[in-house]
Amino acid sequence: MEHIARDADVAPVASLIADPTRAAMLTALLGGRALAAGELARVSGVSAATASAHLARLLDGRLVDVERQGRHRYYRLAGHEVAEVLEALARISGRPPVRSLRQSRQARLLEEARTCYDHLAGRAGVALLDRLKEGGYYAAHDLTDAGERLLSGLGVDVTGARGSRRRFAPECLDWTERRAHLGGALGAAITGVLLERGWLRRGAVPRSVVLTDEGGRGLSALFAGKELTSGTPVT
Amino acid sequence: MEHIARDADVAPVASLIADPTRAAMLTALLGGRALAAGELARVSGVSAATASAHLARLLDGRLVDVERQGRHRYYRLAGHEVAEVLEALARISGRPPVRSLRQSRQARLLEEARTCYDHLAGRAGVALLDRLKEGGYYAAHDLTDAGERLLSGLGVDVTGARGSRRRFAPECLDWTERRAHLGGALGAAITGVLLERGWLRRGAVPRSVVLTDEGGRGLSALFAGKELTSGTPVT
DNA sequence: GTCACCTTTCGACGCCGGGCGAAATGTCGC
DNA sequence: GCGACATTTCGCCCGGCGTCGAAAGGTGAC
Repeated sequence: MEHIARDADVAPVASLIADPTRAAMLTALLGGRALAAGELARVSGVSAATASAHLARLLDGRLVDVERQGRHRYYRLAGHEVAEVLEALARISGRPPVRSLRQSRQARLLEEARTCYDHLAGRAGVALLDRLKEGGYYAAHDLTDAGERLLSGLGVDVTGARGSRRRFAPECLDWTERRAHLGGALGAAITGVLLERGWLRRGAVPRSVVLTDEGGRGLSALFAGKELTSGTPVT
Repeated sequence: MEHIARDADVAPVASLIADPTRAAMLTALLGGRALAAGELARVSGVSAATASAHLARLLDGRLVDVERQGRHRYYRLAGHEVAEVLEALARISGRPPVRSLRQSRQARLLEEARTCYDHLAGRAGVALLDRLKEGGYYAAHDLTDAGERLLSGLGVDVTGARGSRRRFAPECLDWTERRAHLGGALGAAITGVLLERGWLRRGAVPRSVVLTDEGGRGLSALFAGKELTSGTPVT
């Protein structure tokens, strides 16, 4: 995130992102799910022909990967480095243009819980980070020893995440809540475990996830257990 | 680096970077120094008129700041977030087009030591990270307790750097050495202290820095002192 | 005040690239 | 094999933007 490996010329890739249609496609793919060419044409508001041309250019520029499945072609972002470019760009970009009503209806569904590329965001993501902080598991952008034990016990590969090239455990402002939630390699690892365990399930709307009943029980047990030892029970 | 604060419209900013002339200007500014409009026109190979138009757009897009000084106008990147966008883009960009002879002559001067935006790179940056690792001051993308004491004693604000929104202490491949060096908030803080102490001095070529005699003595004393306690002296 | 220099503004030119509809290619279901 | 559907290819139009030279706006040196 901090340094260039060589003095690469940055313009061609930026040019790919610079077109509003392609930017909409890439932003849609930030949810981490692969989308078919037709879906991408719809979300970006262009004809299938136009979308196809754009996707060909994104593919040529190695910003997306494609997977053929029958008569569909599913496109996904070509790795988290690409997602990080988009996120870095978003961080210095102004507020978005007005959104359609359909989109704002879907937005409400995303408030409760959603993923951003590959980690948990939304109200659930904010709550998770709050619990980690309250319980003394997380401080100063890092896990405490207690936090490391807690998550390792849950099945999260903490040391693997720490060795990743990505930021380990950054806090980021949430889209809807205006509060911090957990991202980075650790956020992704946690989300992966929650999905594996069935504590979290992907929803119908792209990027949305729901906390299952089992997940609710599991998480409150997890944090309640610790809260007993630290003295301040929380429901 | 990991998450978008809101679903910002990323295309306009990308569009600013997408033009080769503006990209050359921004890349030149990655050295961290402010450059005059005329210099930027020269490094990007366009007329003063064209450069002026580009700089006006970059200014309008908040990618650069300007400082008037007499009849010159010095432009600089508008914060490290902008640098991080460029670096993230460079990471997924292909290799650069062939460079001019003049540039490759200057490149040799940069091999020994240089800064990348605000932290130490080049051979000296690689050597610094090597020493930190050998001495047990740095491991797994983080300072050890010993490293924290060592750098705090030198005057580096380690806790301040850890609280920063930037990655704390990422390793990155170096441009010339193909080896890792230290970046991020910690890399910047260290470089700042070295410059304050006069151990490092900015050179004539933009982005280049030289290790002063005093700096050479200071650093070897710093690491030699530790090496005595850890058992393996290094000259 | 006058000259020299750096920078910006103005006006005009050229071209690249995104847009679409229609037709071609490919794949599934029967 | 045939029709329905998803996707790509082709041909064409059009707007926006990067480019420059010339001239104007400011600033420092003397």
